[in-house]
Amino acid sequence: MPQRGRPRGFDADEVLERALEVFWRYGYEGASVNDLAAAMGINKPSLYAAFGGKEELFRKVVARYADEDMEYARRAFTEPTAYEVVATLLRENALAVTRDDRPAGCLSIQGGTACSTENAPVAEFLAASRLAGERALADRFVRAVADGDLPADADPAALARFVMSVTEGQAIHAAAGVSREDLRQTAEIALVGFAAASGARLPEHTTNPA
Amino acid sequence: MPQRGRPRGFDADEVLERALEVFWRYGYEGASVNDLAAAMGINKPSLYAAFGGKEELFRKVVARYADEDMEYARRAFTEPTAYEVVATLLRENALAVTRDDRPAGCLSIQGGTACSTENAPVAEFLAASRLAGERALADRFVRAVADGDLPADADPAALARFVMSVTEGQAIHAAAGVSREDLRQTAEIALVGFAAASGARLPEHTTNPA
DNA sequence: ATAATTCTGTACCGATCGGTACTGATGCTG
DNA sequence: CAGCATCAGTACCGATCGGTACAGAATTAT
Repeated sequence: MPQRGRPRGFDADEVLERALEVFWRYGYEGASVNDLAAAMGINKPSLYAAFGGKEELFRKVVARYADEDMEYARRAFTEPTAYEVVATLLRENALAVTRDDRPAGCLSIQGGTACSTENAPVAEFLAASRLAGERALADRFVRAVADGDLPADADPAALARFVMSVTEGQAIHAAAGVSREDLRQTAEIALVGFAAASGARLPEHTTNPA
Repeated sequence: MPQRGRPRGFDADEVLERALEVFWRYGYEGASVNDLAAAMGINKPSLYAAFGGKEELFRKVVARYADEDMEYARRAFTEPTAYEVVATLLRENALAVTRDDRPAGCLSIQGGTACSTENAPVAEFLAASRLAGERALADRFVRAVADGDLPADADPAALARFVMSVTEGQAIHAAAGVSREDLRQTAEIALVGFAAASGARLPEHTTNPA
């Protein structure tokens, strides 16, 4: 028996997408439940019935964000060398924080870096998510050391911290209105810096044959 | 006639300092006027009489913050070369965002990167302040090009953007609980990166004479 | 049909938001 | 001392906050 009673009049995924945009633009505390329900095109009781409450809704939104908007990061990790991982990460991040179908910046930061006491768990949750991403990057660098495209004395955690710091700075800049081209420039500078500071093996200059 | 009527029972500078801490820790929207007045040790009507309102209070707090907590940045600008300016800036920033007599991070970011519609001016004001600092750094780099400690083809604006991005990343990291030592590591990596990407003239290795 | 179930929509809850009217207390000036 | 100016403190304002009670509508199961 697949369903009993009146079926809901909206698609949960679709309205989550609307909520994502509102949280992203206004932050967790800056987005009121009324705002959210209005943007989602549903009534508040439907919101509470379907998603549980403001914080639960936000966590579902963040999960969706991680699945979709952060896919580029997981893709970057599959690049063959540390240098290329970082290059992809920084360049794709410059694009991700300046998409014209999304608010500027990234949800993880716009969502809220500081919150009132009662919402402190939200800020902590976001911070923990970012640090988890950083740990994943550090793990990727550990493999890079094993692969030999990072020197044996490289510090994976420190390098990951540096790269993530730059992506966070890009996000802050984007939210301040800095252009995609300017962020791309930051990515290139940081990439040269990463190569120099890490001693990463650079991709071979495939000077066009023939 | 220096003063008429009842003198106020608090020191404006002193209570501003308390307000600074509250805004810093909870963000603009996360700090309620009740919280602020309580932390300042005054009543709400006194707050409004002395400072005008929540937003005006915040702007006065930010001005105080710029005067005191950002003094290290102005000091960094007086270093003789671009490399040393950046070295001081990044290292001092690692300290500034992890002071144990201050909330973690920096007010400019913790204050609010995203706000509800009605408080959007606050986020814009903070973003503009950060970009003004970046412009000042770019100007310092222009002078560095003239001084010859940055190459003639260096891009001052792009380099300044990179450096500020790292400091913002440091602030975000600090707010997430990352340690001072780890941020110092980020500073050193970014500094090596800056030197490599900019072609900055390095300070002479003053190998101890005698 | 009728009961059971689940959603929608209105209308509301107490609490808190930023902000203020007003009464008294406290000072300086004549 | 009288009179005035300013501050402190209580008590309150309308609006909005996150969250919900309840009644009616829509669907499946019997």
